[in-house]
Amino acid sequence: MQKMEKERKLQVTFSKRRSGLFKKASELSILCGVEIAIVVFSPAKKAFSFSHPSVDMIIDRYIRENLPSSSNTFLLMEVHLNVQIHELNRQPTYLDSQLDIEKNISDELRKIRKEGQDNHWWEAPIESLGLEELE
Amino acid sequence: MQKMEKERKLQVTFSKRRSGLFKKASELSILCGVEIAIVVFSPAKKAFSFSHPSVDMIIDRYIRENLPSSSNTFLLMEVHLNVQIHELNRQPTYLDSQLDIEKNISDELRKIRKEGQDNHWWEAPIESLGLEELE
DNA sequence: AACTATTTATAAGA
DNA sequence: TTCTTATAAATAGTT
Repeated sequence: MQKMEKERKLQVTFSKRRSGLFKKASELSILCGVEIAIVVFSPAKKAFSFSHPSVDMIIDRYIRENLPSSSNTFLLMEVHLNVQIHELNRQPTYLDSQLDIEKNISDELRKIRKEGQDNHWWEAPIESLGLEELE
Repeated sequence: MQKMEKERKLQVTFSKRRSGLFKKASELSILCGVEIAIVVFSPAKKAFSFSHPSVDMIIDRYIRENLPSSSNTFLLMEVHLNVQIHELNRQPTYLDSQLDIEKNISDELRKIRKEGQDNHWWEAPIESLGLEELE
């Protein structure tokens, strides 16, 4: 199997196979009740995505579960916080779940601040590059 | 189409369809020469992924191209920086590309700092929740 | 966008 | 988990 060379044919194939792929992903998600995200960039560089529930939620979960102890933890947890905050703003008026999310967020904030102090992460992205002289 | 109920059958179906889906994604990527990432959580909550080139690179590109002007820009750009830094560390010794990446990183840092000052983003995630009293 | 010959995926059973 | 196979679905080429 190789990359197709004829531009016109390639675009049609991409379009057909992308919809086939997204259909399969939808079936997998429904049939098995699982969360999934697909992001694909077309030959014309446009981003297409399929996801359940949302690409952001999947990215957030993926980041939390796959990179919890790296030196990037602070930044990744910040992204996680943002998703939760966004979720909070998106909620109608279900007070209980809002309180749950706020509870989670305050817990996360405490952890981030504690770990930031313990490990001096706050400056890490800059210092690790030796770029201090740039400012 | 509905969620399958029998646990055993569901696991088998998930496994078969996941591999089918990843195969289709691989074919799409090769045939059309495009970048793609799939992240899916199994019924047992385990994360599986397929991607070309890497999930992190796709997330980075997706974030950069889809959310450039949201209030989360600072945090997302930090993730972007992290991917570039990681890429820098991963490089063998191709000096030219290292210099390119460092150039990009310093440009990004300047933008982030400028925008952070202009828009007061640094405190936003905390203040927007009214959680100041927690510390 | 629609048709169809062919290839591929998959559910069920072993 | 892997293999088999009957059936269903995807898709390349064409109009």
